[in-house]
Amino acid sequence: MERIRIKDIAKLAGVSPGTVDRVIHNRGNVSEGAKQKVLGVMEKMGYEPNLLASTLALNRAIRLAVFLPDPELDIYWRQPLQGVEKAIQQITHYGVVPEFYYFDSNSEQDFLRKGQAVIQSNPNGVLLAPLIFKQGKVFIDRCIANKIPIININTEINTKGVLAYIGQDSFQSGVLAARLISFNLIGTSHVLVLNMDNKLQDAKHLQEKEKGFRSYFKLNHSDQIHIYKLDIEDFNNQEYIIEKIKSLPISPEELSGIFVTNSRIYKLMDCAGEIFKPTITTVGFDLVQPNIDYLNKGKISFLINQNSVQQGYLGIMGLTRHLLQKRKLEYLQNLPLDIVVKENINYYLKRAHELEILI
Amino acid sequence: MERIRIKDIAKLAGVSPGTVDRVIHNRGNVSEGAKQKVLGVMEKMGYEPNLLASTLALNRAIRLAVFLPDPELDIYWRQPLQGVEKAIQQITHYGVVPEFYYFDSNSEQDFLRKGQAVIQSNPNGVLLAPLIFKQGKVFIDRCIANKIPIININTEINTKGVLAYIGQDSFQSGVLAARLISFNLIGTSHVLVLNMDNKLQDAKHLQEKEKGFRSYFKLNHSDQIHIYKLDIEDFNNQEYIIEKIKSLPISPEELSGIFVTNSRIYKLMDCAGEIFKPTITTVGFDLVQPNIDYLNKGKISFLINQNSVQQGYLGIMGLTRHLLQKRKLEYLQNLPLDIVVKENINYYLKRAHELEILI
DNA sequence: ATTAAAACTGTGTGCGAACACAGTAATTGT
DNA sequence: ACAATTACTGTGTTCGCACACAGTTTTAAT
Repeated sequence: MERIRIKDIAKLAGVSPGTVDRVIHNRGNVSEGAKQKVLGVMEKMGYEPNLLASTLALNRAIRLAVFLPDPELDIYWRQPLQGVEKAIQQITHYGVVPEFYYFDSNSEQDFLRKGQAVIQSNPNGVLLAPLIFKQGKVFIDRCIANKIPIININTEINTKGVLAYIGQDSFQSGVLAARLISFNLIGTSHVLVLNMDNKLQDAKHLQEKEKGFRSYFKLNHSDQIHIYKLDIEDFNNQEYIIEKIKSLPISPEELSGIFVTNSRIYKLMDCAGEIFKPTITTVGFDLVQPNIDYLNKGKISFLINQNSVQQGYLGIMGLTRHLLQKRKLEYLQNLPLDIVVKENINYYLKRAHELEILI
Repeated sequence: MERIRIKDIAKLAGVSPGTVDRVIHNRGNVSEGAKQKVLGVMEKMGYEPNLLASTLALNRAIRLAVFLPDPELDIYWRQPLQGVEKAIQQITHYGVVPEFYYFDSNSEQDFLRKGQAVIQSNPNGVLLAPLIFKQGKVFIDRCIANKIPIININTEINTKGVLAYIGQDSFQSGVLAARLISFNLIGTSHVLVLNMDNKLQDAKHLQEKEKGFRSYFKLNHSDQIHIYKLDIEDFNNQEYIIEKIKSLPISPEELSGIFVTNSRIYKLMDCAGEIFKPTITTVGFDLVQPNIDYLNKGKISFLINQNSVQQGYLGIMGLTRHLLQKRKLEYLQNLPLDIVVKENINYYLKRAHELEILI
């Protein structure tokens, strides 16, 4: 069962390869009769273009703008970038070239300015983490107006025209965190939710996590669990963090669990690791280095892996696939919520290999 | 920074493209001087062959033999096959064609006969799950003698010449299982290890899991935990299973945890789901359908995901990469030990999408 | 010194698809 | 009826690489 080529279709339809090509690419200048004959044969024979020959002949570059927060300002963003690098490594064959643009997620100004630069470079596609909702939406709309395909990671802004969102189900990750903490709860217990971010009113996904967390306890141990919540915007101020915790209506030793809704649980451990009871269950997100260290030391009980490396990897792959082939992508691509403990963390850290395998 | 081609190297080295080609493929008939000049230029310019043009020009088929246990006899093997299909789907462009051979893992005869057929077809590579140790070794050696590259999944047989083993760290998965059960242990407790397989003396990886399980408790709650162990070869005989469990020195209600060392925990639940106390922690392996159902019903507490779909996927990708490019593979590729609970299982089931993205 | 063989090197064609361009047929206008 | 458009169709070159084959130089043999 040999693969069918344009040449074969041409022969079967009684036309020249050039005509078949014109039909395939809707380039016009084909009589209705010829067109129908060609389409008929293509359908019957199940023609699949040879991607290799096609990209070779096209001989073009695919420029992808990678528009993410500056990894120098928040180490979290190193991970998606690592995934981007891996993906690029595997598809340079197809002429894919990345162009990196980093923004300061605390400065709308900066975001807009860099966004301007992205659009001006007129890339073939954009990978975006739209952390800043309002300006993010403006940028996305401008991309769509310029027919630049766009994939979002990490944070969802569901606007028509966005190819895909790759990230996690924030609500469900909160549910999972609650379940993990509940292993250790007996009778009346106190648990704390900690949001640590600059602009909490914008951080919709953190709010979702909190909602998920609360909903689990509403369904399961509702009467015995007391949930406290602290919002800390100035998370680099250690004295402030401690002060906030001590201002809770209960003492820190009474807490049975803490849920930090993003990757900054290490900021808490840096200053307040010793003020809780030893058997407390602590849950945070992401395999960034300081978190890994605290997990191995037993100070963090669970980390939920947001698969941020994969987000970058899949984002690039998705864009490439869209540009190279015609198939539609699935809009929502929720990545698994990996439960990481001391006993299985090594395999997640090594997972880079898994990605490296692909062609 | 344009990509450098054979033609460019030829010009820079002052020879013809044909000579460069001969150097690249070690085809001989090149003077030492020319060879050194070409190698020098290649090194300096960092030549990377264009994989697309190369495979297009070669115009050959890569036949990969997929030699696994019959999925009709054990549903577990559907998963690796699913991964194989996904992989093939993505790389038919490169001329990769699978040839499937299934064996009955209870019949050495059958394995040898099918193995004979595999070798006779003289494939370009083999994906193998060497469940039967002795005959597996014989088959592997024969492949190596015929210079057929081979990748093992699921079970490791570490022989020189095998390209890679893709699977899990059995010992560590036992450690993890123990940790999961330990969440629920207070004071003196009884836990059970259950091995359910046909030929337990051959099933080295199940023994490893048990060892890992025991080692955790040796290090952590050694004096308070009593570990019982049952080997059940006739796992389709429900009365036999119940009888065995009732013959333990303690009653089933006293068990705080059960660890089934492979995917057959559903066989236990099918017949003995009701004889344990409601708060028991049960740990098994793999997201096969009956296990998924019991997890959602709350009868199974944790499943450790062996990533068997990935094993098939990565096996095919690894073979292809070896045959298409020259880079060496890493021999040991341990997949993550995913902790799966009711609250995060959906994302693992949907992970097929993750794979589908790639080119 | 001359031929034969061996060692080396360059050119040309094909892989399948994309597109430019040349070429032919049908249609319009005068 | 004949030129001038327009509509359609086929051929040829290119992408980068692999390999066959022809062509050239060097070495060995007589």
